[in-house]
Amino acid sequence: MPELPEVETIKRDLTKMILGKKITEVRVNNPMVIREPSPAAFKRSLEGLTIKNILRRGKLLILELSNGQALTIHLKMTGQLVYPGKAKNSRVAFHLTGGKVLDFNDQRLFGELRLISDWKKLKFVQGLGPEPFDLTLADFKDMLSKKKTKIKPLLMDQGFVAGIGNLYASEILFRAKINPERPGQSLAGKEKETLYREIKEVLSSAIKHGGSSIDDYVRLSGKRGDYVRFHQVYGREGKPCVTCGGPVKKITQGGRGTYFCLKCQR
DNA sequence: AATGGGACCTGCGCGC
DNA sequence: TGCGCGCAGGTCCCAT
Repeated sequence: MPELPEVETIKRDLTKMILGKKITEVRVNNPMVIREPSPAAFKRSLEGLTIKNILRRGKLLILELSNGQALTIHLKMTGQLVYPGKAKNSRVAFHLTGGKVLDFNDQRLFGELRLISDWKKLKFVQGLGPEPFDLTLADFKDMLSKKKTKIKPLLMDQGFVAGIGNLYASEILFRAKINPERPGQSLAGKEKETLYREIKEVLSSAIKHGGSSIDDYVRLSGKRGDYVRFHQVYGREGKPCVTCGGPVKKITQGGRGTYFCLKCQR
């Protein structure tokens, strides 16, 4: 579910709502989502710690704690954080000072919670490419020139650039008017510049609107993200292209659905 | 290096 | 109404 804009939205909501609070109790309702340490040690170690800092790297949320450790949360496809939560149907419930509960919900159980001493040493983090907002145009051009991979799966490759997923990859390429099947290195200088601009534009606009709620994603408050109304191609197979009126096409790339306009994206 | 497939899970909507 | 299939904002692992 959540890509960079959704995770960033949750990060900002969390910062407002729970930064500085103490975790008074942890209830593990489904131990499957706890990857390390053991669910019992996870619970025991977390109780009593205070949330000192809240960060995001790619699609990963990081809560730095008063003992120097970090709680990392990857929402994968259907993970949600809700505060104040209901502590019902949640996979893990974090009780905080003040009596309210932060719920980690996750229908498909792909989500991953970890309590670790140094989040920067996580294999997943080590493999991440640059944050889109830290990326310079010169570096981006250079990175593209080395890649034969099709541009859409390339944008989704977390080792290339961190944070872009299936939905925003389609939206970004539509706005940049680039065909998703083009090899990365085939883009002209001008196209690379446009793509670079649209990555930042689409992601920042999506953050501004609280992300995209399609099925599961909700903000910390439980409210829906509002960016769906700005979507131009994602999920619009067969519907008219907002630019030319032709039908939006859907193809499969790397097992994921790609939406685009054959006429507008070259 | 690039690409394709399957795996991890649950639940929804669709066609029959 | 019920069943089977395909599909879903992610990532990892293995094969070619």
